Amino acid sequence: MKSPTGSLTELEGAVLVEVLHRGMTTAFKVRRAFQQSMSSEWSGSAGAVNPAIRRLEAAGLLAIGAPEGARGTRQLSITPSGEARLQEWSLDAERACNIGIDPFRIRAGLWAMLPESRRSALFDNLRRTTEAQLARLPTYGKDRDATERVAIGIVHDTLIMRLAWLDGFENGRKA
Amino acid sequence: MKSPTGSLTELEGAVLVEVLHRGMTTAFKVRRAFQQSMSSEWSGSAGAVNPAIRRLEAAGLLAIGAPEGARGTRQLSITPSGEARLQEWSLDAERACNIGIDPFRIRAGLWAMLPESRRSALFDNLRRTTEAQLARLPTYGKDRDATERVAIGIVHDTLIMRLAWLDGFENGRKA
DNA sequence: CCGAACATGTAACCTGTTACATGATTAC
DNA sequence: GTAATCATGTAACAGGTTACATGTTCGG
Repeated sequence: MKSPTGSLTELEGAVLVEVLHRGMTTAFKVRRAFQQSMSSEWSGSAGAVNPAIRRLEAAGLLAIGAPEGARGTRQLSITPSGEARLQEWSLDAERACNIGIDPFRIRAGLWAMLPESRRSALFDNLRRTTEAQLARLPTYGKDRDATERVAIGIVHDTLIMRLAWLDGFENGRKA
Repeated sequence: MKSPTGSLTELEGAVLVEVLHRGMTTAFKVRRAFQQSMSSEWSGSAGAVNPAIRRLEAAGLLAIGAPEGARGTRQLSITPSGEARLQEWSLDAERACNIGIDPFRIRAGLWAMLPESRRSALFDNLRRTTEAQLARLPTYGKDRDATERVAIGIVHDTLIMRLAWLDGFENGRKA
């Protein structure tokens, strides 16, 4: 269990964002936020989030309150040092501009090799799946504040881009 | 070292794509392709690629030739079974439509909280970084064939989307 | 001849996943 | 009361990273 003396992992950053954002939360709520997140980047498993929280505490970036109530709930809050580190993390343009792991893109080359009939069936399927995700967005963003909706907006843009790509491909753009 | 009886990991899929695509390659070339890839998804480290290749061979999806020449180069080729598995992997709409880990999106919420002056400085920086990536694309795609350029096209679209988002944000769209 | 690129491989480590164990509270 | 939700935690595992170790070939 190394304390994050180097730069924060994406999960650690996301945890700090969540805590900063909520002001006060619990480990459970952070996990649930990841579980319910539109993107299935992380499972929000206790086995990932709890160790990450302990690492952040060990590095002095997160304060963990004493267990309260019968459930032993522990309040999390970000420390000034944590805020500073988070900002530094967020301002790293090199990292922020990385093209992440995109399952859609990785597979797209293979789709292009499919015979027309199979491809158009698949593309219909992909369109339906994407539109279902789009339809979920308003509900999902409902009780989030403006800051969180910024990220949701990018998810929205990404889904729209995928739909446009699917349409554009079939209209022979391809290049 | 489990053989991939379950579904392929993204890396395993990407390795098979690379081998299918090149017809014949070596582990070294696969690694280099990942290292040079526009997206820094994977480091292309020997410690990841070699075990993945062995897993794929153990599962009968990849054939590894005997060491040839003084360098002991081993030719890789995809088996019919591997092609079938790869297709199955690529047609999984649920997985393909996942919103991946996007460092840009994860940070965007924080950027929105920055004071105007700091934000506009950062956004300039992000624009420059993104435009530099865009500028690299033609060179990068030069000696790739049409199929590979499909994925490059999506990288292109993603970068354009980010630029549009940066501009749109500063023009007060924000929602 | 030396350094860069080609080529493979292993060991130690970090981090995330699944799957479980435990218990309290709330809603029906 | 019992099922769902809240709340925390650990153990075993899988997969990727860094960092090495080893040797070949080619260009200057």
